[in-house]
Amino acid sequence: MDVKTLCLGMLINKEACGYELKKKFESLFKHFFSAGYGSIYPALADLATSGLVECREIPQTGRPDRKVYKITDNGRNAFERALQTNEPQHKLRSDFLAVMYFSELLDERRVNRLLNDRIEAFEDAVEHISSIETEMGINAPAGARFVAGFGAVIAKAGADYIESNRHLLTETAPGRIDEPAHGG
Amino acid sequence: MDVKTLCLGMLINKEACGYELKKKFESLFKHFFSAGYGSIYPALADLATSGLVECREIPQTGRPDRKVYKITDNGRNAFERALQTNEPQHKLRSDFLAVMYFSELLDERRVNRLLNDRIEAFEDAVEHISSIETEMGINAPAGARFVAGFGAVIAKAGADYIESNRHLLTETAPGRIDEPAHGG
DNA sequence: TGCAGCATGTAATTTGTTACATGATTAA
DNA sequence: TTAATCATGTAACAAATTACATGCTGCA
Repeated sequence: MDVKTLCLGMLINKEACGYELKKKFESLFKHFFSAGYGSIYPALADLATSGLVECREIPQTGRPDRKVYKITDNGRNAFERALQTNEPQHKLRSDFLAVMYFSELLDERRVNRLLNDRIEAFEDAVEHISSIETEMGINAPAGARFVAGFGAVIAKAGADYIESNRHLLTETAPGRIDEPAHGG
Repeated sequence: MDVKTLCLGMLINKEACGYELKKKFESLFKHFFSAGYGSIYPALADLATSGLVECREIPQTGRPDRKVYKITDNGRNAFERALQTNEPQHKLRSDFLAVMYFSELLDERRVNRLLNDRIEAFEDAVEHISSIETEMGINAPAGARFVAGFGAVIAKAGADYIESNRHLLTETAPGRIDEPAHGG
């Protein structure tokens, strides 16, 4: 699923401008999708050219006109066709794991720092997701709750795994890695 | 971490040809990294041009000469520098979750099929990883065991989550989706 | 005084995928 | 006879990232 298709989908329930779509990506989809303005704006322009969305310009003062995009019937059909893919992909790309694979080439303090940072990132993700779940409320669409829950569970599992298995990568206890060891 | 850097890393302990590196990616890194010949061969050629690896051609009969690449001291240094990245990224890209977000636009049988397929993919991943863990043996490098374990845990967590939360997306019980319902 | 938020875009670059091109050997 | 394994590569294409370009408002 490319940025163009996902933008189209985001417009199913509510019209929006590119800036708003970016915010929405960052809140709802942060843990499994990302897109910058450099891909969103061209995507919306393309969708408009193909007639899958319509654009209305709202004059602003002191900043560029706000371009509000609304999905068309053609757009709705195109999006539903796009959802028909079988075995939609689900891929992890992790430089973190790649680095850990070679952890024997790193010094222990560095390994510990990377592990701590990754745990923190996972914990931040859990928190971020729980805050958007709160915002959504209990009456949010099932799909939204399902994907949020998935993200939370996976992030939690990742953090737990690192805590339970970091001993595989370091000989000494983790402890306060930024302070000098009191033993020497 | 790009394909070039990871190829370099794979050559740290053992020289290999492009074909072998691809196999290695597919077994050890399958769950967090992928690369096709279309990126591996050019990557190795680049590394050789930069002097980070050396190439030795072994004549073959009935097939192209085997090009065996060996890392140089420059290569080793370059790779260790590459490992110094702080907060190496760890990103999920999931069309599966994107589709599920919009599950209300799909019919229930399709949703069930997608969920089943994803569970199966996760279970396959768990099995694949457990088979490479067996191959590696207990004396494998810590990093290798750590990343394999991570993959297994995350795949397991994904499958479990779907099983426990699929009811959010479908009103009726999952059951045998490929057979006609006996109730009509 | 400076930064975050709002609001749009283009162009260069990077990176990787897919299709194409070749072809012997071996096991089912 | 059909598919998988071994073994290399190029070229076209797709997609997204990053840097560049602009500029007001409001808060601390």
